[in-house]
Amino acid sequence: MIEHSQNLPGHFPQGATVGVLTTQPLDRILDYRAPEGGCLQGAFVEVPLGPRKVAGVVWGPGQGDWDPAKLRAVGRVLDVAPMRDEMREFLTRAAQYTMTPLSAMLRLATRAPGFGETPSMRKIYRPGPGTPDRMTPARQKVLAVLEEFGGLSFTLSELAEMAGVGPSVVKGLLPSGAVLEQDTPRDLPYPRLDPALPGKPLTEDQAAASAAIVAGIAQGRYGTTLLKGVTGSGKTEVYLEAVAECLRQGRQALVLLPEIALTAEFLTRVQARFGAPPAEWHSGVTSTERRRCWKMVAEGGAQLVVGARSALFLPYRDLGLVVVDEEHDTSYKQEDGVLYNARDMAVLRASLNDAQVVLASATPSLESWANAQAGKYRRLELKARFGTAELPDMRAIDMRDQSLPAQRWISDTLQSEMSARIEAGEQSLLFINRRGYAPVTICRACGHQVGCDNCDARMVEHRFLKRLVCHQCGDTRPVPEVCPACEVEGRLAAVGPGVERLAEEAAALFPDARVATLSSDLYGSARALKARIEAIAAGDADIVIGTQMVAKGHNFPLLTLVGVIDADLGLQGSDLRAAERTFQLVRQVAGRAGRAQKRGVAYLQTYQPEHAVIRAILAGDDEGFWAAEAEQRRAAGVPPYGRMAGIVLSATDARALNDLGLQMARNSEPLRQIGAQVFGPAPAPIARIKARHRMRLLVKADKGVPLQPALERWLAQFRIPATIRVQVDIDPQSFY
DNA sequence: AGCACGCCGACT
DNA sequence: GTCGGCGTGCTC
Repeated sequence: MIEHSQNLPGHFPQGATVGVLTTQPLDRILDYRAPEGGCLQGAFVEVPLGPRKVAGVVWGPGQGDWDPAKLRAVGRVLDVAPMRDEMREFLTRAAQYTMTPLSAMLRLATRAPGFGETPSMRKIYRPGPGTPDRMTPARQKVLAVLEEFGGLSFTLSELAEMAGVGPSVVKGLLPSGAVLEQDTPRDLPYPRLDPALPGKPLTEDQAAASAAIVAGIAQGRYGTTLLKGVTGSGKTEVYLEAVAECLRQGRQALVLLPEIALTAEFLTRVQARFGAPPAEWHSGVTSTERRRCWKMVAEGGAQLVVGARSALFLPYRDLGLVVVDEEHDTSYKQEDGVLYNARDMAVLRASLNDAQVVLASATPSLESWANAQAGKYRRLELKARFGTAELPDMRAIDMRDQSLPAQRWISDTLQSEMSARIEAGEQSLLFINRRGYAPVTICRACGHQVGCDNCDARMVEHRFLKRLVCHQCGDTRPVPEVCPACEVEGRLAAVGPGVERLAEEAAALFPDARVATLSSDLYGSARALKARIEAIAAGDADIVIGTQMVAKGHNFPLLTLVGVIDADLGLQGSDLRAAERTFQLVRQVAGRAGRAQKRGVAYLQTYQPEHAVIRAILAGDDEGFWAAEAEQRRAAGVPPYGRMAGIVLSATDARALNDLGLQMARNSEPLRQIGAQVFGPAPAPIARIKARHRMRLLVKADKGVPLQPALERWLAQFRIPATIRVQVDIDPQSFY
């Protein structure tokens, strides 16, 4: 009864027991019977589970440890290409590394609504050879539109609207054959990109850098390149040449960007270089378009994807290159159903696909810098800035010498520099990494600081919204008149600066200047924000006040002065990455200045100008900074020279939480066996989120020890009640 | 994740 | 007496 076709490797004949991984959070593979016609390993299927039907993937042969009488059959095989072996391997390895259930990884990989449905058809209309029996003005208009856009076809509503007629006019042209109606699949391939179109002329070191990466792609092997270059040095041009080579090889490429706001500009660059825009994948893409993207990536109808970190989990047919732009950006490590670092997962995925990785940054993460030092990554550096502009002058303003009155944050030095810029018709940027108006609201009567009821965080006043906002849980409330603690009226005061307050100060100092505030929460949509940024870049402001987001790759050609209001933010505290963060941020903001012809100046307002980080920035000494920082981390045995994991326990019951935390700390034998230490339990950095208490334990181990298996054994010892949630964070970004 | 089962307070 | 709270457990 076994037929030839069923002898293919990876094919399970009808009735065979197969293991199916579902998207349900079961953390275990379930046995089913292969359906009529059998199924392939990796096939996307729909299986019955209890009273429901759920999506899953045929992961391999069944375990056979389930009562055969209770086995149910796979419902149907979905109409998509089976998951490739390397994708299953990627999900498995990523699940092991991040210590998340495989089903959660599968959910990441199937985030396209209706991906398994048979593609529905839609009707399109195009010009035909016939002539209408009778010509009317309305019919004339329809035919004129079709003639004007000869090669294109339209949906009924598109065509009717463009011709300015009703849909019935178009329908009326069908019988004569003047207009043809055709069925086409809804999910169409993306327009072909042409790598043969000429790119921008490259400078000598751009050409050298791109040649090295192109050679790696031509070999079709795995390799990671750290592409370091200051803002404006042409990193994008360089990696677009790598994309071009990848396309020539007939393989797919992926470009990851840390922020949706950056995609629009990138789309334009791709269009200019390859003659058509790439496929887009991020949270702002419609569900129809997501499905199209998912399917076309699987079928090869998408050559280049630009997107957010979750684009790593698309079903590429043949991925040859992954670019991680702004690789140091902390938003690559996030909770997304699964807590993973997209930069690390990009390297894992590429290594399983024999693909190249390009990590691009002006200020690489210490991890990547260390990997390059260790010879694991190739390192390429772009030194010359594109055009004539150079790096800005960087100067410190010693705030101890500036007798600044209370509630003022712009020093006299900075103020006079700003005046000069306004007179010269140039732009100034003030950078402060605090959203809102004031970070703290304090009662001058009793000293109470207004905090969030749900969380542990202080409420931040947003004058623009006329509310207090919790930046942790997003809860808001009106600004109170009366102190919530002592009930005294009218003594609540805003303390400290946020962007909104800085904008107010700037407006007061320069009443005639146009002040623009750029903060992510002031704009309803990414589109509105982008429009504002473009207007500002075109000269529609004299003073720009911004948070972290201005540090993310936007071009302001008229900008010649950057003032960092508080360069010390992040230097204090015990966060091990604080110095690195400050260095990257300040470097990047300073990189805004003087992109065009004029050389810019960056001022850092600081109370500790002698601090190593500030000095390294002022001296422009990147290598000195990284070497010193690396030495400190090595001495402390922390990442990247040691391994860490955070375990966050959360529950509404604080007592049970504390008990479990203590129990876990006391019974750490499996961790001690690999020489790891446990710290805590301590209140988590955010000790309360939405009425859930949070405790954190930290595990520290030597580099190279099998940390995850030891953590598994350790955690398996405890019976964890369903009311307590345990979240493991491998390689936590911040730990204090 | 859903959805059922199951054991304790305020309603017809 | 029952409706319904959501704690616990199961799904091949």
